[in-house]
Amino acid sequence: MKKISRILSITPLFKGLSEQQLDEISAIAIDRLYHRSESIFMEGEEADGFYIVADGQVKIFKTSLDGKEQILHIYGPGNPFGEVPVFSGSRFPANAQALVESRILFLPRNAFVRLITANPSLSMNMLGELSMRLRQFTIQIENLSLKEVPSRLASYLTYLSREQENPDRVTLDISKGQLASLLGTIPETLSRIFAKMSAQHLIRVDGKEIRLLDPQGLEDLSTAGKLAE
Amino acid sequence: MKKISRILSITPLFKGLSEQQLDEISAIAIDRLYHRSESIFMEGEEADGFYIVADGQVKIFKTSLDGKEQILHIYGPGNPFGEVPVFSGSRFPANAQALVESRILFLPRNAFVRLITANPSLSMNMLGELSMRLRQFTIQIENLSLKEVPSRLASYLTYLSREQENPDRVTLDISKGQLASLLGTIPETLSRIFAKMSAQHLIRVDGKEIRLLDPQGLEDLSTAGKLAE
DNA sequence: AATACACCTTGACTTATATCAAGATTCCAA
DNA sequence: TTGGAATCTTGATATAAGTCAAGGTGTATT
Repeated sequence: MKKISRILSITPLFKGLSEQQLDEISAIAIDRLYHRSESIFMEGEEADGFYIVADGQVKIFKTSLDGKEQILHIYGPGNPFGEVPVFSGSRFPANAQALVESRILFLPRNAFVRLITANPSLSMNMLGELSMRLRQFTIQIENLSLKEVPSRLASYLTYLSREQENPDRVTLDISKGQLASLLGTIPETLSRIFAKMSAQHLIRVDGKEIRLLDPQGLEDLSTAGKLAE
Repeated sequence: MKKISRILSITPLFKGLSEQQLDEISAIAIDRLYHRSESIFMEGEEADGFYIVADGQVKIFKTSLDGKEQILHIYGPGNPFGEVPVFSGSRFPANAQALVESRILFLPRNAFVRLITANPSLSMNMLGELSMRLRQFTIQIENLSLKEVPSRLASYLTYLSREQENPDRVTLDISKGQLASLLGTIPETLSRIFAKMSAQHLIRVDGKEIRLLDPQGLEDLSTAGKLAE
């Protein structure tokens, strides 16, 4: 079991903090284990702190009354989440749930605000973090409203391929059902589009392994085009 | 013509700053007029500062290759915009355009970063501002992906009615075409839905004046239901 | 007052995607 | 290894919303 200060030290949010400051945070951080599909917090709940993924995978999502869910983010080790209510109001704007067995640190609000007030470099880190998220949301809204599902999928595959530094092969890190929700659609539709893209030799799907047969074609599809019949 | 420091003093972002600090910002702020539908910045442009609406109305939006636009925000007096690249990278993630003749202040990046570093209360204000936006985006994504257009419109009308503090009458502050884009649809669709909602005595539309005949019905529609035929 | 232009509305049609339903496959635990 | 439950796929159908096209309304401007 890694020590808390070790985890904090590799979190970008805390880059540039002194040993002593990290120890100070470690002292107030609460360490918890969540099992697969356990809820971490729910929309509307009173929030008095935020979280950092130490190990595992967490999804942040919204649900409609009839149970359809839209995933907003998937977070892994080092990613903070639930910080919004620390600075604006006291309630979580969405739900969080562990996707796999996960170790999560909880940082109480007051202690953190004290720290950020005293430490300009930490507040700049935090501003950078929030700005990055705004940027990602901007992209997600563009995707949801301006593009059709095949384009969104193509965007995602292209993004993953960059992320995994492999131009012609990609490994899905979440289930296809979860991917559907992340792309703002349902499993049936995603499945059909996988089939169509395979038929056109854009990709080849083998479980969670996806071969990108035509990276350029995917790129084109993601910015402009429609998928031919 | 109002003095710059006057405008800054009513901007929530600068709440709690001393006279002297406000003067310091005023000194570096650049004052500009934009006429109706003039572009302020474009997606991908190099950014070395951010803006504050002194007077008028600005839209922030994304455009697809075929010209369809999705409005992300509409901002009025006192609202800052374009701050994301100040803290994360140097390029604007979307476009900004004046909707009407507008007076806009430009705050250069370096001077602002210096100020924020020196001033914990300003950095807390800024963190609050960015968190508010993340919250709004969360709602917008939920709307776009989980709800149909009638529900989104009902949400918007309910929101406007709260905003304007009038439970049964609302005045649109933007054109219906722009509203369509804000709701992630097109003018034709919006028009039909206005007609349908009128036929069901939920609302009565007279130009930009909208009478809310059944506020509760609108509220229900916005959270759950479908619009009957 | 007349003209022009932007904005809005309505109609007929098409299309992407959701829904419902039934099988197939994969995965895991007993 | 086998049974059972998720997960994924495929098909038939329904529907919300987009597209294309035409006409209407309002408003600003000379």
